[in-house]
Parts: sequence; C-alpha cells; structure tokens
Amino acid sequence: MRPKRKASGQDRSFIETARRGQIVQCAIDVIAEVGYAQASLARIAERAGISKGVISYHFDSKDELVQQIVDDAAVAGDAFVRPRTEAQTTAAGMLRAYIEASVEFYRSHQRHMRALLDIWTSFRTEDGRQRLGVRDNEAEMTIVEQILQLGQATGEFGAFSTRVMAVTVKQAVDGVLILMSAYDDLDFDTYARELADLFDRATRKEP
Amino acid sequence: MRPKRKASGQDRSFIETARRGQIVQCAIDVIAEVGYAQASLARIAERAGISKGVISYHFDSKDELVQQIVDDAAVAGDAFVRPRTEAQTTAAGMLRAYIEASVEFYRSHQRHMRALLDIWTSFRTEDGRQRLGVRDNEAEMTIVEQILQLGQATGEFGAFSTRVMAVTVKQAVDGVLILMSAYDDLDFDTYARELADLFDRATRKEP
DNA sequence: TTTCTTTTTGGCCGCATGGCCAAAAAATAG
DNA sequence: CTATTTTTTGGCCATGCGGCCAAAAAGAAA
Repeated sequence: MRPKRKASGQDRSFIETARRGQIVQCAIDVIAEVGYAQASLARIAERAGISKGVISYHFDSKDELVQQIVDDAAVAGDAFVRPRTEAQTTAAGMLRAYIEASVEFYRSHQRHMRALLDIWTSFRTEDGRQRLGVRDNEAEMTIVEQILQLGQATGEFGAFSTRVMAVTVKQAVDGVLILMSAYDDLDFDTYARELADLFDRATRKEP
Repeated sequence: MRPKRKASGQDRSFIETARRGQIVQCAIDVIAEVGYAQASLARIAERAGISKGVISYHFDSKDELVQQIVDDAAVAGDAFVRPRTEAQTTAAGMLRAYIEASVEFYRSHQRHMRALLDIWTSFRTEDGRQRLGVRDNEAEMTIVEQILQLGQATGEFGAFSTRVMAVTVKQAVDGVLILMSAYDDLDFDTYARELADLFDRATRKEP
C-alpha cells in the first residue's frame, strides 16, 4: 500500500519522484503519438515498460496523472514567458515579448503542446464536461490584462476594453497552437511578428 | 428496411424529413443540456419519446446524426452573416459587419451554439481524433481573407498578412462562443463593438 | 379483408477501459 | 539471515454505449 502523502506534508521519495516523472513523460509521448482518446493506461504502461498497476500505484487515478501533465506544462510555460516580458521596460514591449515568447515556447515544445492541446479538448470530468476551460486561462489572461492596463496608464495605449483585448490576445496565441497541430509548415517567426504588429496597431494610442 | 437514398437521387418522404428534423432537434437539446458525452442515443430517443432503434433507422449512424447538426448550423450561420456583410460597400464596413453579425448570431442561438461548441471538441473519428478542426474553418476564414484582400486592394487597409489576420479574426469571434459558454453575463453588444473597433485599428492603413 | 411495405419496438452483443486486488517480488531494516 | 515495508505483477470485473436484428405494429394499396 502506497502511503498517502496528501495529508502528511511528507516529500516524495527519490524513487517515487523518478517513477512519476517517467510515467508523465511516457504519457505525454503516447498522447502526442496516438491521441488522448487512445492513450489508455495499458498503452502508457507498455511504453514505459511497466505493468498497468504501477501507474495506479503511483497515481491515485488517471485524472491525477493527466492533471500532473497540465500543471507541469503551465509551470514550464510561465517560466519561459514571464521573465521575457518582465525584461521589457515599455508596455508595448511587454505585449510584443509576451506574444513572441509564447509562440517561441510552442515552437520549441511542439510534442508537448500537441499533447496538451489534445488534453485540453479531451480531459473530462466524470459527467463528461470539459475539465479545462476558459476559467483555467484566466490567470494567464490576467498577465496580459495587467500589461494592457499599464500601457493605458502610461499613455502608450489608447482606450479599449482591456478584458476584450486580453481575451483576443490569448485566443490569437492559442490559434498558433491550433494551426501548428493542423499543419506542419507553419512559419513561426513570421507569424509571431505579424501577430505582434497586429496587436501593436490595435493597442497604440492613435495620434 | 429503410431504402438507401444515397445512390438514388430520390428525395426523402415528408414523414422521414419530419422524423429526422425532430431527432436532430432533440439531439441538440440533449447535447446542450447534458453535454455531448452524455448524449447517448438512448437519451436522445427518450427525449423524443421514441425507441432507440428509430434513430438507427433514420440515420446510418450516430455520426451521421451529429454531422447533420453541424451542417445545419453552418448553413444557418452563413445565411445570417453573409447577406449582412455583402450589404456593405467598404471593406472596413464588411469586416465590422462580419464580426458583429457573427456575435449577434451566437447571441441569438445560444442553445444551438453551446451544443455545437461541445460537438466541436467532442466529435471524434473512430480512432479518437477530432473530426472537426481548423480545416473545417478554412471556408469561413476565406470569406474574411477576401474582405481583407479587398481592403488592401482599395487602399483602405495597410500591409499585413491576410492569412494571419483572418485566423486572428476567426479566433477572436470563436472566443465569444467560448466566453458565452463559460459565463452567462456576457455583454454581447459591447463585446462586439470592442472587437470590431479593435480590428478596425489593426487593419487600417496608418496615416 | 388481404397483402405488402414502412416504421417501430425492445432486447441482445461485443468491445474497450479504468479501477481493483491478492499474491509475488524486491528493497530495506534489524 | 529474518522480518517488515515498498513496489510490481497480471488478471478480473463492472460499466456504458452504438449497432444490430427479428418480430411486432402501423400504414398503404388492392
């Protein structure tokens, strides 16, 4: 019986951490390869060269495993994008940096992102509802919205709903993910630049 | 045995058309209510007050039923949006009309659209891949792209990638759908105006 | 009424999956 | 080496659904 660590503040053992990591990695690979719907525990276990029960042993459920993938990705993405935007001194620079860094992150993590996009649409609660939705994007959209508010405060940006703009930016960046998964000839650099230019014009105070 | 009408060009009988219509309507209701994942043939049949087999009798498969819903919605949406954009004389006006008409269509068909969004993410092929993807949006994006090209030709619009802009517009409009499904206090009119203004600035030739 | 066609019924079947468990094996402690 | 705990194994099971079918019912034709 694996000890539950939820209640106790105990850390995971080295072995357990390694196993969880391995399983998460294999799950990502399998999902990216055959799709979430076909990524059964059996298949993931096979990929890892272990028996199905091991996954159940280290994870309370399949849901916990998938959630772990999502959380990992969120942390990694934030770690990549945040410092790049914070390095900027102007709001316009930050917005551009946010867009370009996001696209760059997608480009350099295509496998992960492909899996993640599939998870996004497939991960469901017991009653079949999407487990991941806009609400899970609010945090990220807040980052954008704060940049926009800053720009309006400094007078760099014109007057517009920061909420609508933030949602639109997020949707635009998500579009890269979707395009990337559908076509494999996407020119990331050009696309990122176009997108950044687009929102630069959309936000700038008109002279 | 229901006669196959695929090969023969024969029209559907009055009765059959009515039944298909009723089943489609009930399917939409059930999907909007309990979600695609829980919308089993049994549940849809129950809603319609008929037995499960009737659906199998009038539709070759569940997939055909769902596809019918999608097709109907596409036709209805196009019928609503297209004339409104074509009524405009300038490219900028057309773009604005496209955005506002799309949002208005979503607002006035919330139940259908909620169901459709769920179908969009849930409808899968036998091997678990999404049946609906960007590729199914290309047609609609082409409409937008043509408006953009027109505007560039007339000199109303500045220089930008019409492809990127079209994708971004489409994503932005889809965002309304997503927001609408997640929150029920969306101010459609304000949102539509903000969005139209946003893309007006993004497309206008800078003076 | 009789005959033939269309439509409906209700139940059965196969299938795949996630969770579970008892027992074996491996690691660790004493 | 023995005792105890952690980890792994491999198989079993319940579940829900779409598709299918034979037979019943309803309807149309004669």
